[in-house]
Amino acid sequence: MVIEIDFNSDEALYLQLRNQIIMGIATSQFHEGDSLPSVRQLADLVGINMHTVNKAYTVLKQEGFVKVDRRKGAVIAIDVDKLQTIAELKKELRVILAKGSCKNITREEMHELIDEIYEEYGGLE
Amino acid sequence: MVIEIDFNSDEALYLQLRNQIIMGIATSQFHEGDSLPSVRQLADLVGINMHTVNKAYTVLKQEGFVKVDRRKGAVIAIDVDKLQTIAELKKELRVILAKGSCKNITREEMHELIDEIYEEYGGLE
DNA sequence: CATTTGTGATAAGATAAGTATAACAAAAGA
DNA sequence: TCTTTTGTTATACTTATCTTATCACAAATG
Repeated sequence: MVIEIDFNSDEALYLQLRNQIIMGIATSQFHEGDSLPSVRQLADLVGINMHTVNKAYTVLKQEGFVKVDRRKGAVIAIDVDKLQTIAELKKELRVILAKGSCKNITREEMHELIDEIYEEYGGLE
Repeated sequence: MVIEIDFNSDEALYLQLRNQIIMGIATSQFHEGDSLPSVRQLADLVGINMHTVNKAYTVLKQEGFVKVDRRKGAVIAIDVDKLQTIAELKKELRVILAKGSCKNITREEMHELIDEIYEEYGGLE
């Protein structure tokens, strides 16, 4: 999977990594059990420091997307807690929907947006 | 409208303000033409510095939610650019939907979440 | 045995966030 | 006219976060 860093972005590097890896899992570019590159490899690959990659992995571990195995490094391992996930999503969506509502985005259009993105993600459910 | 700051949150104070005001507009607690409190008033009210409030207002202005009138202060004035808004929402939603997809949240459940939040917002379209 | 792994400690620089204080011109009210 | 309040700008300081750098260690690999 191609991971790219935008050094001009105002988003923190470790968050860019985290988001791209989460999207990589959602788009089936990473599968349960796959190993991510070692912190040193990925750091060299994208041209950033080892500890920044490690921070991204640590966040992913804490959020239940990977488990770190001494032998295999960071391994994709989804820890599903739907109730907690829904609570978190709801909080984030509230702000986004408010923003859309102010800008005259209707509920219908928001549903269409959701479907479009799910299409991008290969129509998975 | 009640604006409250969580000093224990890891979210920046000016972003908490911004988000609450946007949600306040979406829930019709603020209407087009309404004046927000002056930077000094709101700063005193919630117990933070004047410049932090000013930063929130500046962001809201740049994002097209308010216009700053020399006489009336920060006035709710929505600048609607649907195409740009949709593009922005899509980018933010991509990460959120990916997160949900990894955690087994289906497209249907995501639609339900959207509807629930729109219900919270008083069923507006 | 040498290499690579994740992890930890520590230090340093850079950037952002938040506060504090001061000042100014414009507008409003008395 | 005088005072107050307004948004705005400037400067300075502290604090926190982000990022890099270097070193080190035990565990696993080949």
